[in-house]
Amino acid sequence: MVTLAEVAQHAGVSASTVSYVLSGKRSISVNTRQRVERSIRELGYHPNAGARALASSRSNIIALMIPLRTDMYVPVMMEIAIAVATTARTHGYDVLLLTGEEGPDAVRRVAGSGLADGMILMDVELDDERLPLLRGTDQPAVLIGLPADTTGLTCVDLDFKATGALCVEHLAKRGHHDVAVIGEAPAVYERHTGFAERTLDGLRGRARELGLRLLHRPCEGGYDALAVTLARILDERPGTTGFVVQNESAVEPLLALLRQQGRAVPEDVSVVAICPEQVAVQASVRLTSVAVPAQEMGRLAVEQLVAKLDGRGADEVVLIAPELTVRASSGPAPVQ
Amino acid sequence: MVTLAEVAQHAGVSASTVSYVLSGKRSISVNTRQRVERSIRELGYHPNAGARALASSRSNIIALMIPLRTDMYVPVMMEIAIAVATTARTHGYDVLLLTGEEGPDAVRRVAGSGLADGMILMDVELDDERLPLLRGTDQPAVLIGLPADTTGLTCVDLDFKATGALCVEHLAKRGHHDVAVIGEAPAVYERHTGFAERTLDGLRGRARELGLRLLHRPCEGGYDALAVTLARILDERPGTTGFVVQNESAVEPLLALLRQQGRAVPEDVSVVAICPEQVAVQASVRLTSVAVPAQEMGRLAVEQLVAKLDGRGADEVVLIAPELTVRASSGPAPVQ
DNA sequence: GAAAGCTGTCGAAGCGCTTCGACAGCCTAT
DNA sequence: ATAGGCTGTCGAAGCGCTTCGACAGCTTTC
Repeated sequence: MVTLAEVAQHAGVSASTVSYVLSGKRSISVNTRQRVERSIRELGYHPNAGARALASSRSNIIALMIPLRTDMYVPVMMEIAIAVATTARTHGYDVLLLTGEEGPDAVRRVAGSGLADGMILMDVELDDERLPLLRGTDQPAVLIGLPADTTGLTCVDLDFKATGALCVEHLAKRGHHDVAVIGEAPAVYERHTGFAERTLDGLRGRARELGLRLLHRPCEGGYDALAVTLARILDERPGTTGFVVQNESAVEPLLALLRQQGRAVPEDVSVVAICPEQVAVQASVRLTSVAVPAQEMGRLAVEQLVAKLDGRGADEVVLIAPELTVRASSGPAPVQ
Repeated sequence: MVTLAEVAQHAGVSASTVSYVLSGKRSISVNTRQRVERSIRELGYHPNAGARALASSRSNIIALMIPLRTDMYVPVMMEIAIAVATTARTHGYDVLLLTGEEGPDAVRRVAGSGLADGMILMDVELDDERLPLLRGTDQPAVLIGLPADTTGLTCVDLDFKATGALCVEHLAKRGHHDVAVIGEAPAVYERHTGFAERTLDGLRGRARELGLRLLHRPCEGGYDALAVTLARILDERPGTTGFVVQNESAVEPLLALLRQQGRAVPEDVSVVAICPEQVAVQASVRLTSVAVPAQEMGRLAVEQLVAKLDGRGADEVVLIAPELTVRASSGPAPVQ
């Protein structure tokens, strides 16, 4: 393994000079810099991560805690994770992958050992048990998702409340009065995941304002579960003509069942989905949808965290404004 | 931050003693051990990762390179990644997430900097450009997937060749003569991804032996792409009654289109999928399938790597035997 | 032309841990 | 009784880097 000292010797300078060439923290003459850089190249030098971390108390690593759960749409998680990893690299950080399994202890371990300079938490619950720990250490962190109390925290999320409102508005404009919401699996609500409840807030709030009737039903996803859920909905509210779906694995089953029952989309019923673009576009009927901007969430989270690590930027809640894209699953707006 | 020295002082022993209590590399009297452990707990001590890595030249980190691509089924990747992360933890390792973006340079960087003790590579191509680098450094590594030349490498994978053979056998037993294979996106074949080609080998080989006619068509997935692919297949081979699908995003579209065309599954045509269990079970017709054992692959990869890092275990190709589960999408075996 | 200020470089200390050799104290075998 | 072996502990060296203060040699300023 080539060391700094060897590079220094090869270039005929002191070790500290090489270090300053690398970090750019002091000015170095062009001549010296070039000689050092050449030596680095010729010897194939890579700074030792451990030594660096020890001397500078900076690991240049960001920890990303992803949930273990399989009851939520995995591709979104994956997309966020990949966006986090690639964005982190552009800022000189690597990403350490922590699974929820270890629980809150992971926060303690990572903060205590200096393994990572900061962390990004996904799948935040309204009253997340990791938050007290986070507030306790001065570990810089960014949450993807919104807990109930955001004081002293930096959060990034889609504005799910506005998303809910937007969906209802869209259906209202198209003249629907009875709207059903097919939600995430019951477990998601039971553990009070922020985004699910906030969406519901938005949906209900605007429905009330616009005088729509709203029926919300959690759903496991898959054909069998959806069949049961849909039957119950139509039983209770036979006049339902608008659907909001916030559960990617219920999308295709819903379309299939509606078709099977002779309810044409969008002629008889309209469907609005809250899902990644890809799902909306690849569905059997191209879906009017509010996209979950997974990539942007990952990117923003890293940028907030890096700002904190650089001493810039403060605690802040960053909400991404939802955008609804009209596609084939909802009828044209009636002429005003 | 609490240090080893502080723990030592608190417990009234020397720093090296504390270190030996932690590592267990020398025998320590019960009395001393307990005193030290108590001090550790009371002070809330966590060893500093950087210092440890520097002194021991072991980071206790495994690097996992995942592909950036979105042309393959992401949940499988995610499941592997999670299995890797959780298994790694049980062996005392953390996982560093590298995306393919950085390319082969990532191998150099990680190996050179001592950031990770070893690496796991996913999405291996038959002639992967990372392999020469890997062979060049003595970085311990495990591949998930099989390259063309496996000498000097440790690989873990589902036996895709046997998988292909198994699917053909199943369809042959049910009396099908004309079988169509709906494969991964063309790009997957173009970049010579091992698993896709090996599956094809297995399918073709056994088809030849059993005298079946086989038609293979790559497919992007999604409804539109599948409609085109299916039309071409039925145009070229109208008598096709057996399908093998190796592309999760083509599964549901295929079932929907067959239904729409009045071809009943399994009465008229049989479908066998190569996909994760969950997809097979959640499909609109429960699919006869060979499961892609993502979790087991992740787990095995870590175990192979840890064995290498411990000086146990040698280079080896570990193939997981495929298992075909009969469900509703293929007819009953004819009475012999 | 002396004081003050830059610029570029160096030496040395030290980050927190692991690990090697040393050794005190004790037990066993002769 | 003595040599030889264990066992448990300690001190010190050192892992490869960053960073602080020092300073030599310039240039600028009054």
